[in-house]
Order: sequence, then C-alpha cells, then structure tokens
Amino acid sequence: MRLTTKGRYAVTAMLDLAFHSEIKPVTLTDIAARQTISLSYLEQLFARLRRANMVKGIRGPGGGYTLAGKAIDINIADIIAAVDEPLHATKCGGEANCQKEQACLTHDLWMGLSEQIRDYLQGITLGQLIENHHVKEVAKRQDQDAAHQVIEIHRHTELIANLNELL
Amino acid sequence: MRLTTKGRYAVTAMLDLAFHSEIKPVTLTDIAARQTISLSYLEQLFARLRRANMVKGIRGPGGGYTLAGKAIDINIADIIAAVDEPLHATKCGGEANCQKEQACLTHDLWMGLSEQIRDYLQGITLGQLIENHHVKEVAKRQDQDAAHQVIEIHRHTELIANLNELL
DNA sequence: TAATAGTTGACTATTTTGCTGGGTTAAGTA
DNA sequence: TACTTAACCCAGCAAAATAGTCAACTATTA
Repeated sequence: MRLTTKGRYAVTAMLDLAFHSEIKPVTLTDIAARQTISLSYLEQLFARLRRANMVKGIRGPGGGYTLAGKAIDINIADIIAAVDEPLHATKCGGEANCQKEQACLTHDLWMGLSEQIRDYLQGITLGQLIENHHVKEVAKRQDQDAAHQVIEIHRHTELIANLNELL
Repeated sequence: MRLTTKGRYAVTAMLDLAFHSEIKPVTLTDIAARQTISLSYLEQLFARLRRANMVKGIRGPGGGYTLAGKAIDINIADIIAAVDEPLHATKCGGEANCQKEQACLTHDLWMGLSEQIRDYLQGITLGQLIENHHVKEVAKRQDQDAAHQVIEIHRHTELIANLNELL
C-alpha cells in the first residue's frame, strides 16, 4: 500500500463527491474549482475510479459523477488502490534463490507492515469520515472526543496485537 | 505521512542495521549487498538519517553505522519522516482566505486520516519488529517437536481465519 | 439542433527516484 | 609515515512517476 499525493487527490475528490453528490451529480469542473486540482488530472483519476467501479459517470447537461455505492461502503484503501499502479512484486519475492535468509527477512517485515496499513485503511470508509466530521460539528464536543479517543486507543492495541500474530 | 519506496528502503536498511549492528558497526556496503540497494543511494538515505540523529557513523577501518539509540526507541514513522521531503504545507492551510468552508473540509478530513496513519506507525518500533521475529523463530524451532506441531497447525489455521476476516 | 459533460488518447513539463562515479576526510593499521 | 578502510560529500544523469495540457469524440438533454 503506497501513500502518495496521487492517492490523496483521489481520496479528497471522492470525499468532495460524497459530500455533494447526494442530490445531483457533480461535475469534475466543480470539484476542480473547490479542491484546486486541475480538471484534466481529475479526468485521469476518475477514469481509473470509474473502471474500478467506484463512481458512475452521467453524461449530458445536468450530468457529472456520483458514487457507485453508499459512502459507508467505500473504503479508503480501495480508492488509493484504484488510482495507484499495481505495485510491482518484490525483488526476491517467492523466488527460489531466496531461502528466507537474513537478506529477505527485513523485506518480510516490511510487507507485513504494509499489509497492516492496508487493513487499517480498509476499515475506514468515506461514510465514517463524513459521519465523524458531523459528530465533531455537534456541540457536545468534549464527550465525543473522549469517546473517540477511547475507541482509537482500543483500535490501536488491537492492531498491535494483529501485528504480533502476523510477524 | 507519505509511504513510498524510498521510505521502505529506509525502514529496510534500518531493520538490517538493528539486526546486525549489536556487536560491531555495519558498513553500507554490507547492507547494500544484503538488501540489494545501491551503495550510493544508501549513502543518501543515511546522510538524512544521520542528520535526523537516528544513526551514528563511525569512520575508518572497522567503522560503519550503528543505531543512535535503542531499537525499541526508534519508530517507523520517524524513519520515514527522516528520508522524506518535508511535505509542503497545505494549499489553503491556515490562511485567512479559507474560512473552513466546504472547499477546505475534505482537506481537514484527509489531514486527520494522515495523522492517524502517522500515530499508527509511531507506535511501531524497530525493537518490536525484531522481537516479534525472534518469537517467530523460536516457534519455528519448536515445530521440529512433533508434539508441538499439532498445536502449531491449529494456531496456523486460526491465523488464516483471522486473516480472512480482515481481507 | 445546440449545448453540456463525459470519454479517450497523445503529448509535455516537472519532480522524484534510484543510481554512477568522482572525490575528500577521519580513523585505524603496518 | 604510508596505506587502507569506510564515512562523507557532490555533481550529474536516466528512468519513472507526477501533474497538467490539448484536441477530438460521444452520449445525453433541453
């Protein structure tokens, strides 16, 4: 799982879409203006997102893009994977000449870490992000923050536990 | 927090260092050979790591690099931050012309997400990764014992099941 | 039919990445 | 002292990724 500006653009655009496409489709021109991303670059990104079945394009006047599914069903990892190149296999990965010696050991460790990050991002959806934001907007901020923190701490220890199992 | 191949190289090299530099300093030539990273590229990465006070360079024969601190005190996020360019501030970030309108909202969400990822990686140290690996090695040796094998197989299927849930 | 907006592809500029090769400097060793 | 080792430091360079431009085309709607 790579985390680059390209992925950030995609997530940002998808978030914008999730916010604005509930009533009617959103044009890329609008997103480009709001998020200050070039229209043509958005076109490239959305071509991939469409092929990955994450958005639907509607042509003609009043057209634009909408999410292909519910915001709560679209996770961050999938968005990033859709716009990123499929990361080329590891140098030694699976080959016979690497007998799990020290050389390949650190590589394994990194792969495990990378997987964990993907799992983590797969557990976060557009819907959640929007929901969290709405919650934050609510006046009883302190209670929410406290509750959120507890959840986060719990999630974190969970992740470490998973890591321990994997490695 | 960006996650690129550059960061992976750095983490890989630091893991290699943590493994091998307990007794004596490790030369970049050794790491280059083991991890199949070019020597000169390693030099670049270690120049940054040294400036970030994560490794110590020892010149002369018998010299090389050692960790600047304990492996348990060195976290993954810091390693990646050390070799990555400081990610330029946000386009609208903090400026007066952005009054937290919708345009900037998605940006806030992304930043929050990015923070979570950093926190996550900050909670994982070189020491932990190595420790976990040692546990795994011990478990492997115990595999030789037939009595343990049944238990191990059971544990293994359990892990696979957990993995299936995650993916 | 005219306007809208997605779709596609080819093309360019910039930045990052990963690497090569040339040094210089500090620290051991003969 | 001379030699070796390895960190340290640069200038540059090719390939790739990133970000954006331009132009032509198609489907839809008013």
